[in-house]
Amino acid sequence: MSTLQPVRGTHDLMFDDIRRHRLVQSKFAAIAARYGYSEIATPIFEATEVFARTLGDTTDIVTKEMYTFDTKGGESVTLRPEGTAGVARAFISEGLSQQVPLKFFYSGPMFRHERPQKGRQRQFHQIGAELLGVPTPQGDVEVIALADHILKELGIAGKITLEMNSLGDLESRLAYRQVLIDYLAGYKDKLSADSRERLDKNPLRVLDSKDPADKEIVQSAPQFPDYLNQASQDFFKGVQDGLSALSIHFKLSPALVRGIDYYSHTAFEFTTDALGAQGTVLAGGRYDGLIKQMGGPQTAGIGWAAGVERLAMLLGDLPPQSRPVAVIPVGEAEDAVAQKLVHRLRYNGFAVDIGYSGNMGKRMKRANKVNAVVALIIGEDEMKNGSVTVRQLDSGEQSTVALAEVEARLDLYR
RNA sequence: GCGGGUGUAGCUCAGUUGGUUAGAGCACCUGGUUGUGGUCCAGGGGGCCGUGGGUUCGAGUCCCAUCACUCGCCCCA
Repeated sequence: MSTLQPVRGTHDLMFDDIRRHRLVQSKFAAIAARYGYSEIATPIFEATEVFARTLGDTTDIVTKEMYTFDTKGGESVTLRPEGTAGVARAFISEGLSQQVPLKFFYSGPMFRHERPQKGRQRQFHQIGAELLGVPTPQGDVEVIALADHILKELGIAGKITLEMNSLGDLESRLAYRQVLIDYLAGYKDKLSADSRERLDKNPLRVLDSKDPADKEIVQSAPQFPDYLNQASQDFFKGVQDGLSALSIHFKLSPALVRGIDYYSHTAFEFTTDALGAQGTVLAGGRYDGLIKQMGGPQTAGIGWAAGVERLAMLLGDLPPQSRPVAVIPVGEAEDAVAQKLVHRLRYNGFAVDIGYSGNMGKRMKRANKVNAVVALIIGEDEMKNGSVTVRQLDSGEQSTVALAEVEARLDLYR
């Protein structure tokens, strides 16, 4: 065991792990394209204020989870803890307000300084989608449909439930917030220590406390849906009707709230019970106030992000990898011809493996190990005839083929 | 930041109430096979027993600390 380890909460991605990540990313890119979303790659670090101002001063992400550094020039920069703020910043920086509606998708690493556990790392990866400039429920419906689609495409939708809630517009949210604070204040002594703190920082969070005593108190608390004003109710109904029309099933969760301040109206989470404590696989919501809050023009927005590690853990077996062709020179005399053949086949579209050393037995062993479908054997006899021996590695059948006709013979494996 | 569990070979793990040269399977290397892989047989290389300290005649084993991993809390994707 080596003492050189990756930094806590970071991991090397290789072999099947990275194939799972790539599978998630490539399927997502393909589906997102069908919905008209184009890719955006914002910087992995931003000026600290991009996150600090937008996520809210009291959220855990800002108060204790950001990787923040001072540059040599004395600026404070932060490794991005999530994707939306960067996209919103780009929207403002690039002056995109004249081009709405805009649809972006992204994928890449995010960084949060949390205690690692199952499905949670300090460097992790997200895929996400953002729809800017669509203030109506159609936007919510499309964005959720995209999320639902990618989960289905990955074959994991059966393990996942969509939960939804409305946080209402600002007016509704402030009204409910006050009613909730008043109610909870009456139970202050009975609330858990965590929840007493939440009461000050983010009272809505008390609603989904896991503490049993808290749960009891919350049970008879005023319900968020009762405090939505007419406009907010209509909006939420529009989203629900739109999803129902597409046969996208969802569950209403009045306790579902958001840790990040810029959300309004629709909040949703796709969750699973297959991942232990980290059940949220994909989550998002509407953030109509964000861009204005960052100094841009009033612009509606809705989006989501999903944890690639979490999605990858739910994936079933990977599709089989394509099998290479192995070229095997019997001795040194055949090496040059073999190398030329390898090069030629690669240019003609075949995946080709050749061992770097060893006798024929070793090279056959290697061909087997890389799961080659056929071995092309070149020895003294083949050199004389200008041919190669083609051995099917599964059946052991072999035949002789003219060197010039190898591609035609192998066409099946290209 | 707080709690629980686990650290022995590249990997998965065994290792008796503390007792001599620390084991297995898989993987790897060599040979059986100098033009034929997978299966089989024989052999081989690999260990600061996470790290530091302590108890003891003697520690992989007991105690303390520390680090790492892991599960959970908080929070979140």
